[in-house]
Amino acid sequence: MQGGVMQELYDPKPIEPKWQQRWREAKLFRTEEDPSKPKCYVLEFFPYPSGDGLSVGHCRNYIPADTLARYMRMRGYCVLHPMGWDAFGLPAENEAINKGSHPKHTVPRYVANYKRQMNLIGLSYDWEREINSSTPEYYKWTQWWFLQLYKRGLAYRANAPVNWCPRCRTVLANEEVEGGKCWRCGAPVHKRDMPQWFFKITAYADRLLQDLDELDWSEGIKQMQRNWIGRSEGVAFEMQVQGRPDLKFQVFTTRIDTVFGMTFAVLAPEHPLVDAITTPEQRDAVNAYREQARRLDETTRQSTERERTGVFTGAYAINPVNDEPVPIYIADYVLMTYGTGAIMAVPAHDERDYDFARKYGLPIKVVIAPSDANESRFNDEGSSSEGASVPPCYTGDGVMVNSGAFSGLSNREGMERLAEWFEAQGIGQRQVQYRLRDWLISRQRYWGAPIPIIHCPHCGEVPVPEAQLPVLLPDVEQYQPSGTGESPLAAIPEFVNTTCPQCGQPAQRETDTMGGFACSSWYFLRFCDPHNDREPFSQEKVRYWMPVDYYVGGAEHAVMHLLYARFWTKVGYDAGFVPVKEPFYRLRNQGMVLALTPYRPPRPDETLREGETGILVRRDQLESMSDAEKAQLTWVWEKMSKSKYNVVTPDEIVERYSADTLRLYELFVAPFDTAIEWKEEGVKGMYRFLGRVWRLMGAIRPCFVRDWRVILNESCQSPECPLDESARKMRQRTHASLKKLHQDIPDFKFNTAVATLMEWFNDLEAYWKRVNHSPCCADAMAVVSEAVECFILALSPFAPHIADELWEQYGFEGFTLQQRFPDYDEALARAEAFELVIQVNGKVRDKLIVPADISREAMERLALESPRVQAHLQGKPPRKVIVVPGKLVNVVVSGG
RNA sequence: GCCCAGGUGGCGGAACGGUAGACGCGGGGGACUUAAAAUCCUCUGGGGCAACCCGUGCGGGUUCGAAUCCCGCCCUGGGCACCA
Repeated sequence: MQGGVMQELYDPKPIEPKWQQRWREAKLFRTEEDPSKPKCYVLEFFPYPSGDGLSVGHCRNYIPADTLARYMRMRGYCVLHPMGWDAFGLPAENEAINKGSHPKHTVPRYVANYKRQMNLIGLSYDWEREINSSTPEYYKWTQWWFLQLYKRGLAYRANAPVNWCPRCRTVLANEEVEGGKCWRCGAPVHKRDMPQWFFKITAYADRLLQDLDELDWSEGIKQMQRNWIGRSEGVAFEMQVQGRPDLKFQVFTTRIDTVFGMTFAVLAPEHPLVDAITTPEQRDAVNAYREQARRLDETTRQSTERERTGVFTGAYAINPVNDEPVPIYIADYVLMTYGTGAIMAVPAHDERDYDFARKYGLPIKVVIAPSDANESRFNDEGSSSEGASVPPCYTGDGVMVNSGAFSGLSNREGMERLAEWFEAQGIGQRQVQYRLRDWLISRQRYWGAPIPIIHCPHCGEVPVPEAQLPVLLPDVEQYQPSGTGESPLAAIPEFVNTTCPQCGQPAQRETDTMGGFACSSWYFLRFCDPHNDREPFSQEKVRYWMPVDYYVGGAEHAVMHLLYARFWTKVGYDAGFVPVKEPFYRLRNQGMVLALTPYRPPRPDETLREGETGILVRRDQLESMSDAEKAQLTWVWEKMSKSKYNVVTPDEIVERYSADTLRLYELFVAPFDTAIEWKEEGVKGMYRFLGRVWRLMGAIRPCFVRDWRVILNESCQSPECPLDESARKMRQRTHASLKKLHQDIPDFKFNTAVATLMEWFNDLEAYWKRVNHSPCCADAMAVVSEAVECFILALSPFAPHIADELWEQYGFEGFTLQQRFPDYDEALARAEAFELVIQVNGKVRDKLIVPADISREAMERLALESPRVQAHLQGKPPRKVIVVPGKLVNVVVSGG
């Protein structure tokens, strides 16, 4: 660099807090509806505030969303980018219990810390719109939503077997049970019969499934929702119990084409008909089996590894297609909660029935023969199975055999014909079944929105009138779950005892609260109008802002929050108070951040459970270890979490480098949706880049010309003073880079966007070094100035602190966020020349720089003239020449 | 078992069916420095003096041309899992 100009070092320490304070003072991120501008709603999943604070893993979500929000604002959009707290529910309450402190104390403390960290990394939230789902101002309207659902018959109370977590001492929704275990604490979940509140999400199953097609979400998440909803088409038909004209039951099957192969029927152990049909000889065995099934916890019962078991009831049912009697069994592989709780068993064409039939020696009757295409597979399996007399299980398509009048049909056609037959006979009908079950919303826990219902001895269930909302959560010190199956609220007479809004007589309040997912099912609507105390949100405002344009978060909510929120939105749409059918038009899932986690071998007195790599080592334990002990450790990449002692906080990275460094690094390190392994080496590279930016901008500053636009316009138009080639090339790099940024940012390709900034910067630095030595040429300085001004603005969404600081040092007013993100000129972005690639038989043999507007003929001629090509042709004439304009020429030679 | 993503240098990753390895990390060499750090310059897929040859998990195919498209496998990550 030239002498005279002091080489200032990039020192972010004073810069970043200064700009964060100025942004705050100027209320820079405040958003107001502006009908004259297009809107853009950028939203991240609102977090539940945890005492652990944010890790660099959480930032993987917030930083890209913030970069996008800032970019859209600079593009002239009216941008809504809010943040709030999912503060009600199990996570917050369990954590408070563990810390021995009331959630009303812990939540505000954790919130303050989250907010501090978010501001520390320069996130552009409009804090005037901050919401907290545990405040009465918010949950009043969650309760209002409950009443809207109730009014429409979509909220009901029913006695049902529900998932009970013995550790959290509450019931859980199906979506909250992961592999038979509680999603929060991992304790095995038991079934328990209790009266509970449900939302009738099954009424929306079809629409929730169908409307997925319209959404710009990843195929994976959509598929997970489809699987969860689990639609299947089939036939439900009646089976008569032999010798008992008064007794019949319904079965559901998706394979009615196999009905002639039925050799037994199975009822779920809980099926109501079991008592009535069981014969006296079988009663003891049946009762014993039912007792055993009842006691099994979900995890064991659902394990596919477990051997199939069941018991004969002594009764027979009549197969309606051929009037043959088949024995009726009970078995726990048939679930009471799906379909009709009863099945026809066709061992020849269903693997579960097959296993069962083999175990209990039941007949296996083949009724589908594989068609020619599948025959070999059928034969292979047949010969490889142990007994030649036992047919294999074949579940594919084929031709119907041994099926009476239906024999000879393809099974697909047979399905249709048999469905018609059952319908014509009046003993069956086509039916659609869903795996999805109603959403269990009540929790026997303190930290949630009380369900706004009053139980009156005279009037029954009475909703709390809207005017009496909110039903306040009483402020008590004893909030721990009781374990009796009753909410802690039941122990508070002042809360429970009230008067019936209908008859005025003494009555009791419902003491269950709503699960946390109720709050998060509508918060994106509240952000549109967060402080409205007359209604949940004004129609005008939600019409302006909804739907969310970019919804950004982890994939872990694929079937919980994302399904519930879609359901509530549709209910609101049907009721006329939500203007959209779908809340989140675009969904983007960020990749996880993994960190190395140390495990040590177990000591003699310790044992490892199956699948464990070793004993987790805490940070303090790691520090006190000897080198020999350390050498024994196994390091595993795992998701960053406090419980693994592997968390890296944004605070430490900001302290050692800067917020802008952290932002750029997380954007650059990998594609947005790819999981990353956190390593600190790369962070240094980003810090180095910002240092180079700082120094170059400092060096150029004295030569910066503000009216570069005027100079460039004149130069480009007057033929006597055209820009030289390197200057034209520099301009082209500037405009092409801007073009690339405009493509990459809305497409969430932040890694290549940052790479573009770096390449552009490298070119600018090289150009500057070239022109800086010659006497200051006005044209060159104008080209440099254009690049500099555009670069600072383009850097702003990524690294806003340094961008604002440079902007000010260059003498500009205001904040970069208020400037327009530089547009590019299509003509200037086009290169004047390109490298023509010349291939022979698809292999590169030569490269030539040629003008961009070269003709196809000239390209071909140049290629054939190339000495390298001629060497490969060896005098033979080319068989064919492929010309790709702007790219390459491929000379095809025969015999090569 | 089923459904989704993915497999590219020492590493993270680039690449509308058209130059494989952009950008960065790490590493080698050099400059500056008493020295170190920082910074700057330079080289960096493998083989070969070179012309060239070989290289995107494996095996086939389509094409003038395949990391990219098609078929069949293998492996890794994530999700679901007795749903009749």
